[in-house]
Amino acid sequence: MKKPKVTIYEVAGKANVSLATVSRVLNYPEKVKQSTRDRVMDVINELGYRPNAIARGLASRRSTFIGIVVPDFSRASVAEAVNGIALLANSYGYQILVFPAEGEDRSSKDVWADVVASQVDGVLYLNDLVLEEDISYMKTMAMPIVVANVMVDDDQTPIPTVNIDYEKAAYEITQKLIKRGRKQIMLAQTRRYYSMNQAKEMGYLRALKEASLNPIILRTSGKPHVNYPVVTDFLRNNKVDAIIGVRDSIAVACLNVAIELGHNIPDDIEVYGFQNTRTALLSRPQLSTVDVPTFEIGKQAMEMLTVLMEDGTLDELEVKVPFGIVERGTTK
Amino acid sequence: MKKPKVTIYEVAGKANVSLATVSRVLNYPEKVKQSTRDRVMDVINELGYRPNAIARGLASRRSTFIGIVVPDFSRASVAEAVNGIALLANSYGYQILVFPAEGEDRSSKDVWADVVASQVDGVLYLNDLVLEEDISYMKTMAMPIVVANVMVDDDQTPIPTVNIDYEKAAYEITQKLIKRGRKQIMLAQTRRYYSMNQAKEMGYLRALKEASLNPIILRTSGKPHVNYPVVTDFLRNNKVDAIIGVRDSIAVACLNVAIELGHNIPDDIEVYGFQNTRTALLSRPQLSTVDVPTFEIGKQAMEMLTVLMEDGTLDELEVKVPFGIVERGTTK
DNA sequence: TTTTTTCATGAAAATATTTTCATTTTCTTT
DNA sequence: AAAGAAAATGAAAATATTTTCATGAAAAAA
Repeated sequence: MKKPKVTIYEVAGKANVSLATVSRVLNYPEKVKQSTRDRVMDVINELGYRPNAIARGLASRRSTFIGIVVPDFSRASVAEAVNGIALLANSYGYQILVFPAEGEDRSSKDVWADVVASQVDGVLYLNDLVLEEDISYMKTMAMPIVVANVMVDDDQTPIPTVNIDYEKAAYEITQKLIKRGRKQIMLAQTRRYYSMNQAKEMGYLRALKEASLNPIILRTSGKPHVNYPVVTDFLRNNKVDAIIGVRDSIAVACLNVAIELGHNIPDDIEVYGFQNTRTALLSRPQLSTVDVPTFEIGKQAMEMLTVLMEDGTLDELEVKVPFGIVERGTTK
Repeated sequence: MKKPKVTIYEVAGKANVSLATVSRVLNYPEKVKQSTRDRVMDVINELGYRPNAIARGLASRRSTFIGIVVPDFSRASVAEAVNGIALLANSYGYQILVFPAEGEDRSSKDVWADVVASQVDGVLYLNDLVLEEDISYMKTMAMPIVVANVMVDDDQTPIPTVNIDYEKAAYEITQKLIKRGRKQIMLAQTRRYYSMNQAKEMGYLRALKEASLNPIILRTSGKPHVNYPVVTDFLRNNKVDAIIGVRDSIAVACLNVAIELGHNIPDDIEVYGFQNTRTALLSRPQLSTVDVPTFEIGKQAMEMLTVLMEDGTLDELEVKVPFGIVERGTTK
């Protein structure tokens, strides 16, 4: 049952080489003669030796850990991105350490202090809610950081980011609606300040302004049970012929309410969401939405972090991944 | 910009004590005199010293890392559990290391080898698909392991688990349907073998048998786009007056198809799902479902792991968290 | 006061690797 | 065959802590 851990000493002993050679076989195989390399590898396999990641981290001053700062795994955008990150991290030989973003009893300061103490080689920041405080910490850290799926406004000290152009996406769907003759286009926005949702609002406003239409913005929570009554009330008192939800879940909530109120979708009201989650496929009719390749964003972010950790520098500081617009049953 | 890392040496130097004392202040504060303790703490705060987690791990042979073996973060059940785990892990001073479960190019063997190498103090296994291979690895590991939200059939060598009684939950909702006069109760089951879904099927069958009714089981994929045609076809050719989906998403897919085919919900057909995810709240009508407290399960699992790591033993090897049944618009 | 016990602290070892530097071996070139 | 260069290897240092063991100081008991 109890497996005594096999160390590099035993491998070295059994293979009749020094510690250094075993280490080299694992880290710089080209530096050791074929025959010794084979001999050592045989012993490694025979003994099932795996270098102790912690000792390795200490000695090399590279932990091969990367940290991900995450607010909430149940967010679809976060979950998929983490999948992408995990996939790549693994193939590059990095392990992922999770840092729950600040919350009730944890300040930004605590989070970043933990990050520093853990000796990670780099950090991926996935918090959709960008805090000024976090940004200023990131700037002072002597550590590679990539921000994924978040907009960082500040232009003075650019931080590497990867996301889609939310402003443009919102602009495009709004424009589509306008071209199809929609005049009362409502934006169902979150009450809390999320940088991406702000960007969506900018795009929406830009398109409306170009067409000289008035904005109709409803600020509400993301939670369905508080959403329904608010939306019902709003839709009763406002004439609307199109709805854009800043998230699929919000769009679907609006869709449901609209149908309950007797509106015909998509004839009376067209609806667009954002993200293309499973939610969009399970609504009736199925939701048209902006397809955000979250998995891809995660992969890209990890890719960037890798080069940052290895080379220390990056050509392109702000990567925009292409988005799609998928038309389903809620648009014409 | 570049912050030179402050080490225990500097703290010791500045506070005029030995390394050992600094270490003690942090780890066994009661063992050092109040006055020195204060002096050292002052220096620690002043310098912003944080012990290097890696060196600490090496020296103490306790990494304060725990590993979570996870197949896919975008599963609602997994994501919520991870939230629960993160919350507790943090307050107990453990850091979470992520191990993507085996997939395309990674065998179980690789995964567990990584786990061993990383020197984690314990492991949480969240893979809904239980592999025989994984179970046998878990049994040979000299490491605390807790399995969350998964049923492990094997009774010989019990592995600590926490979940809900899926068999009972399925039994109860089936029985409810029967009591309301439903005779043709269909189970929408996954094609792939998941131990929890198997348990649900057992409960469903038990209730039917007691009432001398015949089972109607549809095996399909979890993916909406392959689901819809299959379910449509099935519902056209089979008379059904109730549907139980082993997941909310499957239940909602069935619900949508049934309505498209002109059935009245819940009069003609009642529908139950499993999990109580956001999906259940966003269907129209809202889905009745078994409420699985996934967050709670994650917390419990972490709790168990903690005592296992600290004491090495556990009173209760199999913890069952209570579930709920929430009745919404798809049942009478 | 002296002796014993407890408390507080420091010196040094231990943790499992990688890395540097020096040495030995092998290969090329003449 | 000798000299020089290149390749392969080992010894020892370095990494930042914790932990063990010994010692001195303070407190308690005699």
